[in-house]
Amino acid sequence: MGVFSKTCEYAIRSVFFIAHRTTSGSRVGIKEIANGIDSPEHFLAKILQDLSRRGIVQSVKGPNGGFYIDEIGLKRPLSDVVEAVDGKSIFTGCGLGLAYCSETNPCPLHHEFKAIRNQLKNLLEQTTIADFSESLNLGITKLRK
Amino acid sequence: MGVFSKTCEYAIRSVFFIAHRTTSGSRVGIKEIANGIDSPEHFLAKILQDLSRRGIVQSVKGPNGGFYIDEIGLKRPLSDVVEAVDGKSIFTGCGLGLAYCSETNPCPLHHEFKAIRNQLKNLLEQTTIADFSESLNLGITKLRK
DNA sequence: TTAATAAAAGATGAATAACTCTTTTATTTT
DNA sequence: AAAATAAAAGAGTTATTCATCTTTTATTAA
Repeated sequence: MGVFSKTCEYAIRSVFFIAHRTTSGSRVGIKEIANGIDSPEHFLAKILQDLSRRGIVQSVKGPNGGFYIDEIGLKRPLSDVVEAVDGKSIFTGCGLGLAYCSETNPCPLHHEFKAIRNQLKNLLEQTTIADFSESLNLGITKLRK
Repeated sequence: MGVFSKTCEYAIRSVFFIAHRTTSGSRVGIKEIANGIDSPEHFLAKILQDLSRRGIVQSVKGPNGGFYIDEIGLKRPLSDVVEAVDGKSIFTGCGLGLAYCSETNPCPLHHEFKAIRNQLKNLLEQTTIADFSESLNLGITKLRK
């Protein structure tokens, strides 16, 4: 079991891929994205439809159509993508699944978990999609299996 | 989606509960545990059967029977419980679900994730079941909703 | 304005995780 | 030895996540 759901993993990978592949005006098709990040095509289509509805990515139909990310989108933190797919419980939920765990009624792992979760939160909030796209341009990191 | 699976959450909570409720020689029944940690009884029974087979907890059948944790078990790190249920991929797997992500072929989040995951690993490896049981004795932390 | 392209939308299917119920086996007490 | 107790084991069911397939709608180019 990963930190993110499978759906969210595909979402993040596809967003990185789109940001990396498209420059102003250009778009990339679902087939190419699915192949590029090694994900099931039709499943990814569903995910991108959703991200499109939420304004995280943009799309146009028809010939030369496909997905791209606008200027505003590139400056968005990665946390926006994660929240859109998995919700924000990942940043706030109790590590032991206790609904009423809180500062005043903490579970045995509350304080320790809080520190770790905050680190994850900061990482995802402080790094934009564009930041990662740059590191991909440098060839340091890869997206495919 | 939490850090741990639901199964693992119940496992951790039940282990804390058993450690807290039992002193040398005494045992606690499945009904009482399920009620104490707010979990489905029969589902928890399955989980504890498994933990028992793996030696994480001990059990005896019949009247005055139930579950307990022996001296060795109390000194076990919490990571043993997590590993028994969710496996160790939680400590090592790629955050983006890439099978071949590694130090030499890192995904865009590899290094950042490594730091966070190591913190989680350290927390679970360095704290024993007994440690948590103590904090429960002090009434600082709670297990039920 | 017709044909081709590519995403959107809808419906369905498979796999896994979560949960329930019933029967069996071991242990203890009477 | 018999009855009661409590976990072990086995066989389901339900819900959720993951994935596929088909049809529709929007856009472009010939």
